[in-house]
Amino acid sequence: MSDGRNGPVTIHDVARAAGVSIGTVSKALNNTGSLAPATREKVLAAVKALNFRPNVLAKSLHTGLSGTVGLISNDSFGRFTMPIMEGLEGVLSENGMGVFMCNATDDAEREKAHLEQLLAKQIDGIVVTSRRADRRPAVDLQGIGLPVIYVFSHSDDPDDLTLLPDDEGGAFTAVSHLIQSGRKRIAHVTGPDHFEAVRLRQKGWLAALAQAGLPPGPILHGEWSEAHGRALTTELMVGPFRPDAILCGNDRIARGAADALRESGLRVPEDVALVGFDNWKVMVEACRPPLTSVDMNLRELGAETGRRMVQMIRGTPQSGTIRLPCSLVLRDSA
Amino acid sequence: MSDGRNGPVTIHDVARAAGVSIGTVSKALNNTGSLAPATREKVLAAVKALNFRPNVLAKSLHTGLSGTVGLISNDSFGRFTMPIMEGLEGVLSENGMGVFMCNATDDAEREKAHLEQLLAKQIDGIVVTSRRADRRPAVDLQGIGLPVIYVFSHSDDPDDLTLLPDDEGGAFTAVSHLIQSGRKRIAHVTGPDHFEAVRLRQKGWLAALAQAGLPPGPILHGEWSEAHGRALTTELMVGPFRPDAILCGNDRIARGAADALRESGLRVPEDVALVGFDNWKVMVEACRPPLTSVDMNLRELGAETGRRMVQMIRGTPQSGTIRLPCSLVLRDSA
DNA sequence: CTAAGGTAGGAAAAGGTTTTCCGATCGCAG
DNA sequence: CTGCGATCGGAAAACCTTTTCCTACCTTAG
Repeated sequence: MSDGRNGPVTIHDVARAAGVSIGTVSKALNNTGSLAPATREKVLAAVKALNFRPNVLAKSLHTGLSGTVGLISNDSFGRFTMPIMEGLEGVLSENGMGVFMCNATDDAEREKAHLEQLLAKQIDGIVVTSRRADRRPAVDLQGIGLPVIYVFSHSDDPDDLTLLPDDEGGAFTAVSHLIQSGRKRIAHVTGPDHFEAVRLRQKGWLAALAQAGLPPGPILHGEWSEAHGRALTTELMVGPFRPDAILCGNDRIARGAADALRESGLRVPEDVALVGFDNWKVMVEACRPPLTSVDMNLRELGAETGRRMVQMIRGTPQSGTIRLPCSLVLRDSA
Repeated sequence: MSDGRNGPVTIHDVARAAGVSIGTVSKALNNTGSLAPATREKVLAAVKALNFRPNVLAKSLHTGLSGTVGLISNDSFGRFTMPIMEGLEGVLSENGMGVFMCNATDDAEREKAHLEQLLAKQIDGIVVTSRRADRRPAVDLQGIGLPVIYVFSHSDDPDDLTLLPDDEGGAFTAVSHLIQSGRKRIAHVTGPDHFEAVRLRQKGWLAALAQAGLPPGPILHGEWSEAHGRALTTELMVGPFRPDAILCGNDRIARGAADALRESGLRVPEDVALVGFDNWKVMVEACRPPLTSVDMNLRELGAETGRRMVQMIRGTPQSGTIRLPCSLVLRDSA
């Protein structure tokens, strides 16, 4: 239903159709200035008839704001980035803004190239996300004052804003739940301890035990895989400490643990209770029994990132490290 | 290292610094027109000194091309969308273009809103992706001639360009491999047959069997889950047809099958060989034994989408349905 | 030495929108 | 009936870049 001729319909076409000037059309569209109701309606009718859509580029050129945020992922759009993106995109699109995707894959060269592209595209802000092994150098903005948020990723500059799940709190909640349901001997099987998250979850585990006056069980580190979950759990069960519950560093380890326990004749949760971490749907549901797990609420983390980004773009600077709560999702394993 | 004052540095600042006109700066930057080498260098030096970055918005306003493609996902950035995005983004960013992410979640209302936003942002093309249960109505472009590609998703308009993995060929390859390794009684445990992919994979399975003169085994449909993989496999094994191999509709079903077989005392692959579909890393690796699986090469599918999108934007129209080959990744289960 | 041709670089328009500023018209009051 | 004020709407600049066209200068050849 475009007019069918000579390319895109512009504000000039609308002005001509409505018999007014382009300034008037602009005012009618944006509800600015003072216009007679009749004029406004006349313009809006023409807008509708011509199916006019204001060119955002032209507007951006004028306002200096493009309504676009760049998302630089170092996770190759992996499992953790997805829900974050989803939350972020949801909030931003509600505010009429969009998200530009870039995949840097931990390659500093690529990241720099993407950054150049984003800056040239006049983005209003940058969100950096990653696999979160450790703190990363701050993005080099070359002195351009642009809002940046690190989410599920940690800048080494304390003046930056960083958003993370509360790993420690999540582990604390999980272990407290185990204690409340009567468990007294709680071990921890988890990932490599060069992950900050691993150290924090360990801290939460210890804190909950200490609060209840229970002795800390053993902690075993391995890779984030089911195979290691099985192996470490088997190792744990033949040791002197006979756990009646295991806090697992992630769902894959937990699932490996569940398999190992079942195959060695132990029942979950009767003999040993199990809590995972990530609440990854396919894992927790496929686990036998379905796995109780800590959800990092990544979607909400992304949404919060979006809200704060909007605020920053509107002029409220923010900094510091903020941790958002995790929640425990109960199923059958604990 | 921006000049520190009065906002972003523009082409005017560069012109002033180099002592030339803005037109000359533009020519130096784009290698157009005729300029004395000395002048060109003088300008480039000023560009560097001021850290000037041309405003893409202004350029786009002039050329009518924004260098941006919109990606509308109905998969909530799910597991299948990710690698496609990755391939797409890789190719486009090599061509200096960017990807705008939109999550429509199969909500026609949201999709329309996103489409409006994208059109207003003057995108040069649209990529639509989804969970691919069935053909979907073509995106309503309201007569605006804009390149559209449906990938892992199927438009109901044959004049649109649709890119899909060759499900039939993938299944054919998998079954042929089973036959070549001596299997003669090959069953098929798969997902709900309202998926086009399910019907196509079934076709490939039958074709490979027919080519080898083998009788078709039973086909069992269920949900795409491990639990159904286990249940259907158990059901299959107590039936009259004693399969020595199973083609599974996806990796989750295959993993369920592997568990069911192992737990009923059968060995994989010695007694029953297993092939999955999707080659989903966490599944195939966690499977015991590691799963041989058909890879849909989604990353390459995304890359091809990017290449064709670039061609379309440059003026070469394309249409029809194109299926890209799958490949069989051998591990221990077959 | 003069004229012609070629080349370097500048001026200005175009691209679509917002916004400011100003003029004109209408109505009402004196 | 005249004048003032308020309100409506138009003209034009600004945002930043590209590109076309043109001028001026230099070189070379006659």
